[in-house]
Amino acid sequence: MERRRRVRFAPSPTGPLHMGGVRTALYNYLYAKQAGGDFILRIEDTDSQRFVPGAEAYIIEALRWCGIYPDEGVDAAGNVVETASARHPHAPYRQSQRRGIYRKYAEELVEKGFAYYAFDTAEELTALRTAAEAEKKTFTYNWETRGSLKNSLTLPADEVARRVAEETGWTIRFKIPENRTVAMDDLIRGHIEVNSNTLDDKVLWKRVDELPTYHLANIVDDHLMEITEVIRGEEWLPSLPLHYLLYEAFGWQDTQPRFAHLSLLLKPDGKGKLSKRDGDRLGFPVFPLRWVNAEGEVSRGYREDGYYPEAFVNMLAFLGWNPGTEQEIFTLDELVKVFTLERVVKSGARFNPDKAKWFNQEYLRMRPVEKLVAEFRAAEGPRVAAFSDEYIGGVLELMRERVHFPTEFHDATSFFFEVPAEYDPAAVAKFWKDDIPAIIPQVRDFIAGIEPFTKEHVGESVENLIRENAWPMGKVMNTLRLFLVGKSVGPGVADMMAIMGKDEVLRRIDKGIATLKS
RNA sequence: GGCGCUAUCGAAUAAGGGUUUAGUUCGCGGCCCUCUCAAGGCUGAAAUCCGGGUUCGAAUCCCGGUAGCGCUACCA
Repeated sequence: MERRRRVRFAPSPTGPLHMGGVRTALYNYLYAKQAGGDFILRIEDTDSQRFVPGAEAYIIEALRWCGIYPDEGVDAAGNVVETASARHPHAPYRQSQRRGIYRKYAEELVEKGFAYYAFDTAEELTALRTAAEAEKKTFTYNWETRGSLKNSLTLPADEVARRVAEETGWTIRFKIPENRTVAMDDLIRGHIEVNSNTLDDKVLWKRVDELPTYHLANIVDDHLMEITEVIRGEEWLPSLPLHYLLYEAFGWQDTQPRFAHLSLLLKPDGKGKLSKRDGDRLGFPVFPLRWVNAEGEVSRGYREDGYYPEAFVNMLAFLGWNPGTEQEIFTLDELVKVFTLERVVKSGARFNPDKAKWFNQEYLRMRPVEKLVAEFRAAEGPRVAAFSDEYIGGVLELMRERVHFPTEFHDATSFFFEVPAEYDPAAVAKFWKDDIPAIIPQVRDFIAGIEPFTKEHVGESVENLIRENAWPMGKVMNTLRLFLVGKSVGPGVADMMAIMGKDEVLRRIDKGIATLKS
């Protein structure tokens, strides 16, 4: 029987989740949901040195904002499940709470001869590295050098026993076999082969915090949690041979997960991967949510910048994947239906902020007006409380074509809620001259007689009036806009008049005439 | 330096040996619409990294070079 598909997203709480991390989580989620399987969130906090308070909560909140809810690892409130239960037999999901289970696996490897205790101090190794560097070489702890270093392979048995019994001062390293071709398969990249001689004896158990390294904890947890596919970033590809060898050493090959390595997200310009700095420099968010670090440094977030989570997710899905059709707008559920690892692109994806804005604009346009109104009211508070839903809806409907983000509504629609306090001097100079001061009062009186005051009828009537009198269409219309908006840019004059209503329009025109006369 | 991955318009990508004068979207330019700004319609410029090979035929398969990226920690 085919195993139930189970994938995991396993971030390290060393800071806010980067949008590249969100993409990895998204692809894992899409894969799991399409297969009717489980998406697991596991917190890999085995790096006690780099742990950042709040990072875990940030990760969970970011995923929730995106609509990505783990089947395991987090409860309904967004907390990491800490104890095993019928529903979560694989708990806990935080590696720091699983520390008790890794030691025996590390020791098992030593007993079987696949790993060994190493007693070299960090200082000794650093010295070796700098010495090698001076000769333009790289020091590697491997089959060539381990015979002359301090470890359980070289030291007498009784001394090894004594040192290990002391409980501190040792690490466990994996003994990479000599001259073996490690043959691997990647769901995205295909077949890969590497000679084991190019690998080094990676530390599996750390002395400093008495915790397993990523490599050990990861393999053990993936095995214990019955993970079927590992979808992770490209930065892990170089350690894939080690992971294969680890599964082999444990004898877990039959249930070994399949691997898929995702390419990195690259910065919009220049070279290298997308970093926090690029966002600051080019003016776009790199993180899903706003983040303030310990130094008080603020990193903007997509959420706070006015992106809809649906647009953010849609944009992210298309960074390194495409459905093979020309459809670009997909909801999360639609993505679940069409996503395949086969269509994930192998090369790095350069992030394009313009395209991200475009996606948001598309979602803004599709959004039901009622939602727009409710959200606008929530954001504006008392300033717009006196206006009806119908009025606000009309305003937003008219303005949504001209903005990319709902956050832009505040400035873009202000004149609908407040009478212009001043008129753009450049526009005044351009339009308020020649016959215009004489014409506008006539137009004003004409408008006062228009009935019904609908967009179509108002537009047609005013245009006819101007044509019949052979007045300059542009100047008259722009002057009306100037009185309505305060500026010479904005929506169609008839559109605005219909929304504002006759009384308000006349008030504004009268005010304009009175102001400019003096 | 070593090892690995990757390589199509400015960006994201399509084309799975012939359907290709290499398509689409974003961006950029032009035109139309027009009372301004948008939006929309039409349209233009713009790419297969280089060199070999395989083949009747290569963007596509193979080899080499180059470039970019990643890894090369008791970080993940």
